[in-house]
Amino acid sequence: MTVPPVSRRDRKKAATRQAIADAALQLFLEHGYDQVGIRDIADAADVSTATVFKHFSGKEALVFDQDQDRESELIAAVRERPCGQSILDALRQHVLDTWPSIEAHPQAAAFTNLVESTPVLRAYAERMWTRYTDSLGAAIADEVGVDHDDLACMALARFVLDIPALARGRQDRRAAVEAIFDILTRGWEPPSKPPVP
Amino acid sequence: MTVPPVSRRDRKKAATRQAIADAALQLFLEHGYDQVGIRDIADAADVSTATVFKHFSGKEALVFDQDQDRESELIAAVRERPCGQSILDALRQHVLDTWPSIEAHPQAAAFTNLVESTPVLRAYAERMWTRYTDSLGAAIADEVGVDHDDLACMALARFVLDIPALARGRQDRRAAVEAIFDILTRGWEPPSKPPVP
DNA sequence: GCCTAAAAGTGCAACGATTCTACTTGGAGG
DNA sequence: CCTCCAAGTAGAATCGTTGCACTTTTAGGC
Repeated sequence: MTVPPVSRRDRKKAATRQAIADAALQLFLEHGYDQVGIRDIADAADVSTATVFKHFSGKEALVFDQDQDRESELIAAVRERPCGQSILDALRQHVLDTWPSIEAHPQAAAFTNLVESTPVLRAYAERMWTRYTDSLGAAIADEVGVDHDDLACMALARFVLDIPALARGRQDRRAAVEAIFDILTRGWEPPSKPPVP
Repeated sequence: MTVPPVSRRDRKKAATRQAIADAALQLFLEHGYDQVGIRDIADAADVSTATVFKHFSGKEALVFDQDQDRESELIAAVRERPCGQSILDALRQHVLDTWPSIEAHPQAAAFTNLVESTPVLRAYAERMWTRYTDSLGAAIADEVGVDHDDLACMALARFVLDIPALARGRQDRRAAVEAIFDILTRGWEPPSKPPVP
């Protein structure tokens, strides 16, 4: 995926970054996000607090170390979809294939739990997704052949990126994802009332 | 709209709150959000910093003093829509009537500019909107007669609340709002390419 | 009218995240 | 081998935010 760093210098830099991220994640999982200070992390990784901020933009970013891969995958799903497939179907397919399986991974359960139970992290995660709106929207626009900032394409991107937040906590995530894509495909209509006994 | 406070105590409390909000807004507009500290605001309002936080949950909240009225209006628009009108139409109507006119107000221009040009405030504003998802979704669900956490209703609420973020910066906001509601009503389809000369 | 408990406000110290400054170090490349 | 730059460091400073112990105000029962 990402090419390994070339020079020794770059390797060391990457190693430091990794050490920090690892230390942070372990401490967070063990004691909770709010209970761990930047100093604790710096000490555990054996660096100074200043170094932590040289590598990460802030405390929250320590938790979401490599989640930008998801963005590229999303865009690739649109760009390299099998020919004849609609953009909406490609997105539906990709979301169904990728997102629930990630959450199902047992190791990820603790991580997910950490994020869900920490308001600051939930907020950060949401912003992270919506920050992808521009690039996903541009990719869609490209495929369709319109301006990069086309409103309809931006809207679709935004709505698709809302899905994780909407599907969160549902018993059947796949069904939820399908239902939302149905809305996006055919338009919204009042859901049918449950039968009255 | 909001009933005036009854007791002297409540009146004084409201006055203090207002003094703080006013001082904050003026200073922010004058010097920029990041250039003004909580202590500056407290001094200008002639209160202690602790008092500021007794009235507002944080620095960002000082900027969005009374924006929760918008939430109630939104929900009222759904609940008290003329009979026979669909929920989607009621929302479209309300958004068209309310939101662009607010932004058009000349005094609001500086305010809008302040928010747009300060990343922290943009992020906060977005969170604020999406925080209404639950209540708006519940209102819609009520009208339709399904569970309060019905997925389709939540999704619609969320999408509608995305509109300000999507329409931001468009030349013709009304058209943008219409276009987005068309997507929500009839489903998304690839926008037509502009004619090639 | 008087008393009292609760609410509102105060002043200040403390805490944690983040940033700044001046300084050291180690590897890359001539 | 030498030099330069990026990476790292220590430590102080800033700023939002909270906690604490204390004073003032006032609503409401006596």
